[in-house]
Formats: sequence, C-alpha cells, structure tokens
Amino acid sequence: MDVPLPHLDRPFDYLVPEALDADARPGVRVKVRFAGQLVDGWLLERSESSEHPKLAYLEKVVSPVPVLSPEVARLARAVADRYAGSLADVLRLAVPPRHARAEKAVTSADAPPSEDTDTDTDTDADADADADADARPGGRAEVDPRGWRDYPAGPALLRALTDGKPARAVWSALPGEDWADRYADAVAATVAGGRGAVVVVADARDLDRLDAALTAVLGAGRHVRLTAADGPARRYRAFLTARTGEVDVVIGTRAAMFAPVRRLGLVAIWDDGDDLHAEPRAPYPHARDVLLTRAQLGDVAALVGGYARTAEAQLLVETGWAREVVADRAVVRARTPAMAPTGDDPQLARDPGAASARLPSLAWTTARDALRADLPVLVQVPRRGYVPSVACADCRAPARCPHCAGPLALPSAQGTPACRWCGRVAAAYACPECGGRRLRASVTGARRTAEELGRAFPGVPVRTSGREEVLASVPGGAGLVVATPGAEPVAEGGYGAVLLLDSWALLTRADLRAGEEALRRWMAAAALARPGTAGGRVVVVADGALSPVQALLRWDSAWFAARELAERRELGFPPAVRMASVTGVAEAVADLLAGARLPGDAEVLGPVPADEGRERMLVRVPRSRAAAMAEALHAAAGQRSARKAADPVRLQVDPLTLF
DNA sequence: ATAATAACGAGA
DNA sequence: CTCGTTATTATC
Repeated sequence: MDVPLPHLDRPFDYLVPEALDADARPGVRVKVRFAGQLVDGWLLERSESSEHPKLAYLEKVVSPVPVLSPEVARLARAVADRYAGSLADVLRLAVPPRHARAEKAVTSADAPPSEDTDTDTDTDADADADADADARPGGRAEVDPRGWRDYPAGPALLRALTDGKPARAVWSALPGEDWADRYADAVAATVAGGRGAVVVVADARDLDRLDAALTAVLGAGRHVRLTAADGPARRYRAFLTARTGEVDVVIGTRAAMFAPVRRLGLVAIWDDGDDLHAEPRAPYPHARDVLLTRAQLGDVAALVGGYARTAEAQLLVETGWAREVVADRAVVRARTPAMAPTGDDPQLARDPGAASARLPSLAWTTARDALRADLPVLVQVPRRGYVPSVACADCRAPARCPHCAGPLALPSAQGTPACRWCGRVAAAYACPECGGRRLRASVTGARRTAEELGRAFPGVPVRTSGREEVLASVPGGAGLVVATPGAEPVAEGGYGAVLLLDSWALLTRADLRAGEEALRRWMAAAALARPGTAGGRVVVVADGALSPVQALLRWDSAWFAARELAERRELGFPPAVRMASVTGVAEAVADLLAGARLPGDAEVLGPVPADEGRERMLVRVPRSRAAAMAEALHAAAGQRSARKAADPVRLQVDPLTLF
C-alpha cells in the first residue's frame, strides 16, 4: 500500500478479478480501494488463500511491467526495518516514478517482461548454472588484475568475483590510483563470471569518470547509468533497461543503490564517507548500508573503497565481515607525494583573516617551485558555513560535555558553556587533552579568493572549481587551480603541488566526523598529486601532531579509522553503537518516546533544541539491540499515526550529524 | 478519509 | 435498560 503511515506498514490481501489475472503478477503497481478511496499499491505476492474474511477486489493493474523485483522487495523491507521506516517510503526511493512513454519505448523494443521474472526468481544454484553456460563456456574466464596487483589481496579479490564468491572488501586506494579503472576491473571480473553489479558513487563527476572507465573495459552498451539528475524519463528508462535484464551492470549516484540487477554478483561504493551518500528523504537510508544489506541478503560480493577509510568501513574489517585490501607500506611510500605540515606559524594558523592575505611561507615556496617546474598546483579551500562550536583555546580540541560527551556551546560571548545534548552547564570545564580552562568559539575562516592567489603568483593562469562550476580535469602545465573539497579536477600527469588550506576550520567543526571528514578531503586532493619521486608535494596547513594530519602524512587512513572507531566506542557514538534521533515539537517527541517500548538498555539523551522551535532527542542502544530499537520506534510512530496525532515526528536511525 | 465499533451518558 | 451520540480503531 503506497501510504507512508507507519501503522499501515503491512501487506493487505485482495482478490484478483479474472480480467486482471494475467497482469497481476508480483512486482506490478496496482490500484486498490482502501478505506473507501483509491490508493496506489504494490502486488507483493499471489496467494491461494487469505486469513481475512471479506476481501475486496483489485481495482486495476497500473502497468503489467513487474518493476519491483523479488530481490529489491526483500531488500526494501529490510531497509525499512533497519531505519524504523515504512516499506512504502523505501519503495518510493527504490522504484522511480513511472514514465509511460519511456516504458513503452523499452518494453516494446525488447523481449516481453515475462521472460525476465523467471530468471529473477531463480535460485542461486540456477543462476550460477546460467552464468557458467552464458559466460564461461569453455572453462574459467580470467580477468587481468591490472592495477589491483599493487594490492596483495587484489588479484584474489578479482578471482573471487569471477568465481561468483561473495567476497567482501574494504579497499584503501593508493595516492594517484585511478579508482574508476579499478572499479571497472572489479565489475568486469564479476561480469566475466556471468553476474551483474551495482556501483554507487557520490556525484555526477565521479559517475562520468566511472562511466568512461567502464566503457573502456566492457565496451558500450553493457552498463547503464541511473541517476536522479538525468530527469524522470531517462531515469525510468535506465531503470527498466536494468529491470528487464537487458544490461546487468548499473552505475549511478545513490538513486542507483536499489537498482534491480539480474543475477547480482557485486555491490560497490566509492568514497563512502561522502555525505552525498546519505539519502535526505525518509527513512534516510545510507547508500553504503543499503548496499551492504543487499550483499548480506543475497550472497553478493561487496566492495567499499575510498582513499580514506570511514569508521563504518573499519568496523566491517574489525568484525571480520570484510577483508581489507591495502597496499604494502613500501608501495605506499613509493606512491605518496612528499608531504609536509606547516602548523608552526601560529599567527597564520590561528587568524584566518591574516592567513587569507598571504600563504604560509612553506606553502608559498612549494607552489612556486612546482610552477617553476611547469607543473600545475592545486589549492584546496574549504567551503564556508560550518556551524560554530567551542574548542579549547590552547590545544583546539573540540570541547565536549563531561557527562554525555555532547558538544558544548557558548550561549553568549562571555557565557558559561552548556551541552547541546543534555543541557548541563559545564561551569568548570577543563580540556581533557591539555587541561586548559579557556574556551574559544571556533568559526570558519574566510574563503580565499582566486584573485588573492593570482596576486601572489603574477602571470600564472588561475582556474576555480567549486559549487557553481566543477572542472573534471585540467591540463598539465603550470597553473593554479583553486577548488573546494570534492570539486578538485584531475590534472594531466598529476599536480606538482597540492596545498591544503584552512584546515583549522575543517577540524574544529562541531561534528562527530570532523577529523574523518578532514582526512577524507585531504586525501582526495593529495591523491591527485604526483608521487614524491616524480616531484609531487603536498603541504597541509595544520599542526603535524594532530591525528588526521598524521594519517595524511603517512597515508594511513586505516590507522586513523581504527583510532576513530576506538574513540567512538569510548564515547558511545555510531558506528560503535546505534543511535536514533527523534525530532519534532516537544510534546510530540515526548509522546512518541513515552509510547515506545525501547529495549531495557536504551539510553535517551536530550532534549536539545532543533530548528523552528522543535527539539531533538537521541536514543542510544548497543548494536545488538539495533533492530529492537528500530522496531520499537516504528511501532510507537504507528500508534501515533493511528490515532492521528497532529504534530509530525521525524525518526532518523544513524543520522549523519548528531549535533 | 470513512466506516465499523466500542464507549458513554442521558432519559425512561 | 435503551437509544443516540461521541470517541476509537481498523482500513483487505
């Protein structure tokens, strides 16, 4: 039933009229009369009998195309359960809105859809048999591991993919790695084994890169792009192309995470730390978690890769769910650009205004040398607009509540710091890192402009790449490129120098993931530099003693992720625990939590003010209780919606930001 | 939304 | 105790 009300989140039985018998197959969209009115719905399964005494008839089959595959239906239910959401909400994300013209174009051109449902419902054994018959007639296909040879476990991973084994890998890409080529290799290996693949990337630029790499390896027409940015018609068309089994490789942004793929053998995500992977619509699923759920449910291989490793990926490694695919230290050293921190200039580091007027001297000389060698220089500047928070004035460690480890905030310039989670006043705050007692508001630095840099290096062409216009690549000669994180163009032959500025603004954000995010952005930029042996240098304007900076200098995000995860265990933060946030007007939030039969060991934190007069409570449980918590919250939301409680409450499981 | 159903209370 | 009205709850 396509209604988002949580208390109606279950199947309903209907009779199928004779006339609709042929079309009424599992996976089709239907219209039914429900509570007196016509509503959209999904035909989940056909059955001979029903518990329900008086059944109504199906009103209409919207289209005979079974757009919802059995695998995706199962996945959607699992995702709804994990995120305390409704199946209908997940299906809205999983199956794009119907576009009649696109549907006609695809289904009339190809084999009737009946053919494909048969293969879809095949058992795994059948699928494997098909695979052998299709793609490996005379023996075992072998895919050249190419760049995967740089990673000791790489070739074995590709073999496992070709053999149809459900390998799970957390991949830490080397600097300078052409990740898109590696993902294309992984997909090709899967396809060689007769299986399909779904690959999710964060944005259109990454998608273009992967698209090109895949076309080079597989040839044209073997894969399809699925992204919301392409518009409803193209998106639905791409969706149907996959659903009918015409292609079995789907790449895309998070809209593709639910893509139906015949004989799925691999799910992959690149740069899982990018916050674009978090779906902003209810129930707010994260692409990484959806794909991993998919792998788990279907004996499907999974590849989670990035230059930087997230705490979530680290958890997969530490629990043994996935194996890490990393290069040996010697190879890392050989590929890494020469890196140097320049945090020893307190004047510049602490005063963003002064720093924007000129570059720290090491950064300046590094850029100058690269330009003299006729090499391009990348300057990464953070976006403005980070939430102000409070940090230790001496060591700049973010100030946390001694009681619940929530973030501290200063109500006024000279006020007493108070926790934004539990509201407790931290009158006698002392920094746990250095014992300092003074606090300062940490605000972001001003954005450096390209003109300022142009003035510093007269006569050098300056390009910018940012929100308004994102450059995919720049030529190899001397030139300055100013880019915001995530918009760094690839340089032909690699950058001679990469300057990472305003790190302080990144590191002191009031965010649980501040350190991880800073490292992720730095690594993404530093990966574009030439190796140190070829003259590539990276300068990060930050204190070299800070752990994210250490991790960058050593190109060891696994080390950082392990540290980060350990810290989150200590503080009781995700992914070490599972959290849910409940947001709404105060009475509604209290009402929902009062009606929720939470597991005994659940902790309820808050309230903290949210925007527009609403407030937010956090529920924290051990990971073993995650399902129980989600179920309890979903049920409580159901109770509220059943009695038509007026004020809406937003439920988010593992929200991206906790503060 | 709307229909069935339970709950309630006034008046006989 | 019944009837009529109103809250509650289920909706195939």
